[in-house]
Amino acid sequence: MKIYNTLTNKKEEFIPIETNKVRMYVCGPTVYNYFHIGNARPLIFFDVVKNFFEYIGNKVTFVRNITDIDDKLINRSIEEKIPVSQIAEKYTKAFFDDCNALEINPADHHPKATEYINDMIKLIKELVEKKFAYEVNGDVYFSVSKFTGYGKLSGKKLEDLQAGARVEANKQKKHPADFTLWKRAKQGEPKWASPWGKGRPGWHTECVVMSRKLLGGTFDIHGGGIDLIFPHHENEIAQAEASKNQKLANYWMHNGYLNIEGEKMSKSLNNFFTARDILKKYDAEAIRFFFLSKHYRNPIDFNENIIKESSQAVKNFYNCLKSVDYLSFKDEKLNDPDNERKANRDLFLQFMNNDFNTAQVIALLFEIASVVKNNDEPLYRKKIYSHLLVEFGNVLGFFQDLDNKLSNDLSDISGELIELIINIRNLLKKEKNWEIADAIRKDLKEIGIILKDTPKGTNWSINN
RNA sequence: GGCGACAUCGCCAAGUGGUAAGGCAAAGGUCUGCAAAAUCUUUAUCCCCGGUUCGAAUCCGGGUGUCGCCUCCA
Repeated sequence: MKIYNTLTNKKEEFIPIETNKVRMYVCGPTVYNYFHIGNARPLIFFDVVKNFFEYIGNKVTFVRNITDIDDKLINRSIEEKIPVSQIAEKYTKAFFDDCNALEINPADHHPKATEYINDMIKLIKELVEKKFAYEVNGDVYFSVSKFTGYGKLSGKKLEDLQAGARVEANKQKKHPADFTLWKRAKQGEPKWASPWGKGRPGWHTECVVMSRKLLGGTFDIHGGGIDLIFPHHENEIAQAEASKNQKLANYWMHNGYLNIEGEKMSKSLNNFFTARDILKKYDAEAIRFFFLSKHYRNPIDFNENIIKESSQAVKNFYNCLKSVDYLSFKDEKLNDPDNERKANRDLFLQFMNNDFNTAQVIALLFEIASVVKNNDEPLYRKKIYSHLLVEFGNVLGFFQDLDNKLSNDLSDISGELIELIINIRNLLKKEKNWEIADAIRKDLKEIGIILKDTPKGTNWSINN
């Protein structure tokens, strides 16, 4: 398969370090606030990456860190007037709750920065000893000019950085691009003892330490948002290679940005949406569809209209599965005389193997669905295609709760009551008593139950 | 100032040299007591100009426009 590698700026054949094993690390949240709809993109995308690697037979080890110590948490703690540790706890829980609501599966490990302080100190010490870092008044900085490979991920040159740097107030630094490894604690801030006095580690160090600890010296994939390329990932590479002279990761994957109606999302523009808020109006699969219908590296524009369209598109998949009564043959073993399963799987693999072209897969899903919907198709074929729809959909993270979504989730007795009403209404229809029949349909609609008269009989569903 | 990305039907979006996937919306047909649903059908020559080629949305050059990074940020 091919993956676009930011490090080389091209699509490369993906070869894992160990056959059939994939080790990946994706930068997780800084838990100082609810995460926003833009944060959902890497969460959903790398969820799909993991599913796909497993689908093609790999054992995946997936790490997503939690940054639970950082300036932003400290600021938040002052705002909310509760200790930093409680801020971290509160928003870590919110993070997992929201992920769950978005039907994003947990990673295998969720290391917290504060649990790796000692290892970080060890790394910083090593860097200082090797002269890649220097201490000034209890702060420790990484010296970018000592590391010859600096800029190789982002394609930046040190001279250019200097030229374009906005006012850099910190006169302690030898070079404006030098970044903080250890920060001296101010009064009242959380602190840990270190050879340079009490303080806390900088953000860029934690990912190096935790990824190596959990995944080994060099691992396969390091991912995150495109904005992390510089400086975060650049700085990770610098620390890793300066300390061990060994690549941190072989493939660097970055997802594109999310804009709101063409503009960057920001609090000052008042176009800031938390995932939590969006989920109140639209369901997880609509959001997932929205993201996956565009290639992950391109920027994506968010607005309500698009989510509504996505929502409709997902609904059509469900209608399609309902129309064939999917649950009734879900586990059936089917003959496939024309080997259509293989043909479609080949297509699916071809699209996914091409740097995760989920947009193309979604088109395939619709083509498969059109076979399922077509009443001229023989039943066995409709069944095979239904299975394929669910199989591929699952890899993209759709249809995770089919049993519930496809059955009308009312208690048995309520369901029977509705059937009873439908039967009475059908008698009225037989007598051409349209007035009362329509009134029943209208009244049921008002309490959220939709009746549809089809040639095969009357169907009902719950309107959400 | 430096670096980079993108520009395809009303909207969203694939396609990276061989003659424009798919979704949403819209229109028309079928079905139907009506409604809804379902289903069928229809709709683009790819921002502009020039070049390479038998052949370009796809490659090259020059414009124009939009956006991002260079500061915490997915």
